[in-house]
Amino acid sequence: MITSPTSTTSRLDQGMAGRIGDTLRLVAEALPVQRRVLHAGDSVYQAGQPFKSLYIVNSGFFKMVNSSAEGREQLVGLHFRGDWLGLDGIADGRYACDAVAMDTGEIWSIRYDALLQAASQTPALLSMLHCAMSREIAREQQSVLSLCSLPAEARVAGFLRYWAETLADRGLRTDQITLRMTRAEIGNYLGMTLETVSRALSRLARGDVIRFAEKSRRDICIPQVEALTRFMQGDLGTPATPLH
Amino acid sequence: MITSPTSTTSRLDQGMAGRIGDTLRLVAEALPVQRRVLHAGDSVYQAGQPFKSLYIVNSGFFKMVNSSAEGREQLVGLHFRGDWLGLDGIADGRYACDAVAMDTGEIWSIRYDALLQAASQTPALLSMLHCAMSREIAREQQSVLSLCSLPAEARVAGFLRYWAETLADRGLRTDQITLRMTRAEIGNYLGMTLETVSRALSRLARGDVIRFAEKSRRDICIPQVEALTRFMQGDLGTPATPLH
DNA sequence: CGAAAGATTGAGATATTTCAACTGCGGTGG
DNA sequence: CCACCGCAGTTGAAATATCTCAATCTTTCG
Repeated sequence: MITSPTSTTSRLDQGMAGRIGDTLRLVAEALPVQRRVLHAGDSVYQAGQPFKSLYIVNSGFFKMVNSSAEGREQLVGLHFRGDWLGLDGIADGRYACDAVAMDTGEIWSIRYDALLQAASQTPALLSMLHCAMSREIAREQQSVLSLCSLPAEARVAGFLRYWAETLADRGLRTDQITLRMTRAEIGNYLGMTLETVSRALSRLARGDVIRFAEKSRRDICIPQVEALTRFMQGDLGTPATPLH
Repeated sequence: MITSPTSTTSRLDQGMAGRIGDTLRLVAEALPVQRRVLHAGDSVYQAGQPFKSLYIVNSGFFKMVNSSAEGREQLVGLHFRGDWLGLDGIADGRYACDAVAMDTGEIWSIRYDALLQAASQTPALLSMLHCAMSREIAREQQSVLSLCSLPAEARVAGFLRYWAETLADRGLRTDQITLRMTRAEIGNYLGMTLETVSRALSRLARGDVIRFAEKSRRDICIPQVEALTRFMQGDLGTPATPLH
């Protein structure tokens, strides 16, 4: 996933891809980093464990699963190369979610106390941490917006766009993406059933907004990302109450 | 709202109420703080404005409104005494939402650069900032969980419980709460229509989980918070797809 | 007091879920 | 090698939660 070279994305995206690379480089040279390779299903940490370290995704991708007391499992976030994990654990000293690998990948772990100490020498480290947290907050706000105000099909379109943007940010090609998630996982993340996800994808394909690859209906071709955006708006949804 | 003395809440809550007071005190003495009084409808800052400062709620309460490009307005967060605002602006240098007062209240503003500088002298400041961001992330994860996995009525119950806990954390009484929001605002926040909110509240009242005050149906009496929790579970909802 | 905004409630419309049948695919073991 | 099983996905039809629309009532405020 991370091995692919830069591609059809515009030169502007280099900024983002560059930032991610710089982050990893800076962390690696300013701090003692412990690297660990995980396989699909392995967990980086589990909800409730005492918080000591933050983690950075070097490769692969990861899901954050919040298991409520009553046993329901909710996928509350996805994380890719350059993303930080475990930020939700700082506040009360325990991680709030399970972080689980969805594919083979490498995780770097950094002790939080070591990070703070190093940050006093290298302010850029602190800056990066704050940006990561801030981005996470803004991203989750987007999730809430989408969950509250878009009908199911538009949420699926938004999800695909999000995935494509994520790849673009990392300098990867976005015209052909491979969702490494089952329909059930996508549905769980988007607050709908797997059947609804399936139907939404089928309709997007019928409308030629996306196309399925020959084999494996997890490979999705997105000729133009703007088509997804247009679709989300065209599906003019106002299910949530307008504010005034 | 903030003036009420400690009350029926247990001694354990003092920790949280104390933390909030300590936070405000520490910030005030370690930093140049600019105080501003706002009235209902006034905005602390608006989406898109260049990020320079963070804000702390000293009194009153505030909503974060994310206005999507297409003009839909979504309430993505509520903030009370001791909460930090503007954290979503750090990452890309602009605030992502409007922050709007829902009542008369006082906001403290702190320049981000000044905060970072002061933090190098006073590590506790940094700690507080990180806790605030981490708490915000964890809180939003809860929102997503609730939106995805609970039916409407349970979300309303969860909302009331959240509000009660927020008051408890601040050392205020929780048996009698005043929602300073219209049904439309609550519905917008919870991803449902105002009618559904109204019906849910009516049913909660009919089931004696809550009680309305004599006048003003915004004053709600919550005899026991656990009843809300029990109700949320009893309303055993699994609308979102189970993960496996 | 009267107007405007907020809230409640009912009944029909609709999006999404649920349940069920069917397909394709990959592995596994006889 | 093939039969078989289980998992992922698709699709249809019925069930249901929520929304929409509309009427009515209450509260607030100038």
